[in-house]
Formats: sequence, structure tokens, C-alpha cells
Amino acid sequence: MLKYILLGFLSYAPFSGYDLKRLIDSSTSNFWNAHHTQIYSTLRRMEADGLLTSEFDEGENRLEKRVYRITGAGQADFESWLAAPLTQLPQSKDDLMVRVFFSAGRSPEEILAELRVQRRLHQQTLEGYTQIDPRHYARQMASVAGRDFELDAIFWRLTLDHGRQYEEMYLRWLDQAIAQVEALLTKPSSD
Amino acid sequence: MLKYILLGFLSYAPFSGYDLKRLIDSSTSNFWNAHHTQIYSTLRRMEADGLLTSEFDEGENRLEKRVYRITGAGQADFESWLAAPLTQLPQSKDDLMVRVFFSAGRSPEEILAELRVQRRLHQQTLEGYTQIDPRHYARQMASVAGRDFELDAIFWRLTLDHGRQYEEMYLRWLDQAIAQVEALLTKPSSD
DNA sequence: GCACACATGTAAGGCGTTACATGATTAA
DNA sequence: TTAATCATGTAACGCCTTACATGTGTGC
Repeated sequence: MLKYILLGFLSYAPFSGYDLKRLIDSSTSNFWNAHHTQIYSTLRRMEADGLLTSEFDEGENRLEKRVYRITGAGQADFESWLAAPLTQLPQSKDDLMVRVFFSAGRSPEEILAELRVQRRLHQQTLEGYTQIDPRHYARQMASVAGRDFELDAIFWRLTLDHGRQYEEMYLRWLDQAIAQVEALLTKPSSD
Repeated sequence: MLKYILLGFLSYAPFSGYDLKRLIDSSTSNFWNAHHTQIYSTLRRMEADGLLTSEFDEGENRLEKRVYRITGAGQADFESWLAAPLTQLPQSKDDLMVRVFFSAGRSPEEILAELRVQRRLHQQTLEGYTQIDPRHYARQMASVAGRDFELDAIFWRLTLDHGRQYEEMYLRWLDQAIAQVEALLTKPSSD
């Protein structure tokens, strides 16, 4: 999947691994993230597979900068991936739910502490989302890629909305969960 | 993480790999799933690490059935994992969001078809959840494990609630996304 | 006789994280 | 001179999926 994210950004314009890491951090990290080590090694493999070419940026090079460019084969690969719709639900994983599922043996205080930490983290994530404007990214990308990104911004906004709604849902659930575990404090069922 | 799910169930009672696969399918698959191949190989590794012991069920054996039992070391490992609270957000991945993010070059019809398939799948998942009763599982587990699972059922219910609310959120988002992509049909912006 | 559920595995390979490693530029 | 940011990598290891593989028991 990371492969297609990289192809997607490189279909806009050539970028270095470092650029791509920052693009991912600031726009797709919401629903897909990757460490720089994975990005660099994936780019190398994609180049070996003929999907990309790379060259060191000679223009204004104070630092070594390997810039990747998508090939015809890469463009074709990306488009055929986009053309094949998902027909299954992507299955999600959630560490916290595993821990809650097996929490009957824990003390309510301990569980509450963990839930409240998660609540704060989700609150912070949600607040971070309110400061993101996809049209801002669209203007930036337009200046780099030399074309209009108005339509793209509509889809970027949709994924951002999804992230926001996910965090809002999660916060509501955490509040319910906290309330129920607090209720265990007052009536310890097996005491 | 699979390791701790297996330890969690085996802390209730001894089970075979096949049993554990069914338990996971019917109760944690919502937030964590695994193929039988991964379950079998993980169990073997855990046995090698001294967390489990196994023996073939000799009692009523028509079929070969390797039953795993948690050891003291396994119990200790599980408890120390539970005692170390999460301090980060588990990062989620969503294939559909990646596809939506890069959908500006696709035809609205194609995108709509994909979103509608996903809508149906999420609707089915949500309907499936309404037929699950954690207390039913609690009674089943009580008869196998020989203790009460009333408190456990409260936490199982919480994870089920989370799954339900996630699906409801996703359906709302899909409806919004479908509406916005439908709007692109009437006013094709770059035509 | 056939299909389906029960039951357990091996092997290959890609995905993803963590630790380790290096070195330049910029601003306080 | 010290810290932060820029910039790129290797190696080890575990996680996870997919394909391949085998055999029994039960019900129609």
C-alpha cells in the first residue's frame, strides 16, 4: 500500500524520500503512516522494479538529495491500482480494544488512568485536525507541480473529515467507557 | 499483539489452535483478526518460549487436537503486559482513505461505485453486530472455564459498542462522501 | 459418493518497526 | 558549541498474508 501512496505523490511531481516522508506525515498519516526507513527501502525496490528513476539533485545541492521520478510503468501501475475497486472491508486493528477486552482482571483505577490518557491523546489529535486546511496544501502543491489542485483538495478534505469524525466518535466512546468503569468503583461487583 | 490475545483466552481455560481461531473470529475480529496459519505458528513459538505447554487431547480423540495450556511464565507475561498502559495512539490504516485521497483523476461514477460497495459492506457489519450478545458468550465461557464471566462481559460489551459506533460513523461519512461525489456529476469542474 | 466442518501444519515473501549509523546545514 | 533540522541509509527481527498441503468426521 505504501507503494501506491508513493506513486500517488510522485504522479504529482518528482520528490525525494525526505520530501515524501514529510508529505505523508502532514497529509496521509491520519490513515496511513510509515517510517523513513520503510519509505527509503520501498523507493529503492520500486526503482529496481522500473516504476521510478532517481538522480541526485545537482541544481542547488548543499546536501545529498536523491530525487525520484515516476516512469511510464509506474504511472500505469498506479492507474491500474486505482481502477480496481476495493470489494472488501479493510480490517482494522486497535491495541486499546484488545486491552479493554481483557480488562476484567484489572483494577478500575488502572483502567481509568489508561482511558484518560487515551482521551487526552485523541483530543489533541482532533484539535490538530481543526488547524489543517486542504486548500492550503492544494496551493502549495500547485506551485510545485504546476497545475491546479482544486479537485484534489475536495478528496483530501473528505479524508480529513473522516479523521475528524473518527476522533469525535472515539472521544464519545471513551467518555462512555470511562463512565462505566467509574460505576464499577462505587459498586465493586465481586467484593 | 496476537500473542497477548492468545494468552488472554488461555488465561480463561486451555484451548486448541482451532478453538482460538474461532474465539478470535467471533469476539475480537472486530478490532484484531488473524489467519489460522499465524495462530498456529505463534502458539508454537510461545510454547518454545515457555509461555505455554501443549498436549494432544486423549480424552475423546477422534481428531488430532493439540490443546494449549498457559504456564506460570505465560500468566506473568500477560499480567505485566496488562499492567503497562498504552501511552500512545495506536495508528490506524485504511486502504479506502488512501484511494479516496488520490481519486481526483478518477471518474465520479467509478468512485461512487466503490463507495456504494463499501457502504453495503459496512451496513452488513453493523447489522451483524446487532445480533451479538456478550452475555451469551459469558455464559458459554463460564461453562467451559468454571467461573463467572459477568464482569468480563461488561468489557466485551464495551468493545462491541466501539465497533458499532465505528460502523455508524463510517456509514455517515460514506453518505457524505457519496453526496459530494454525486455533486461532481452535475457540475464537472474541469470540463 | 460428496460437501462441509473439523483440525493442523510448511514455506515464501512482503510489510513494518526498532536499533544502529552517518554526516551536513542552520540558528541560538 | 550545541541543538535542531535536513538527508540517507543498513540490519535484524517480528508481523502478517497467501499459497500450498494433508487428513478425519458428519450428514445428506
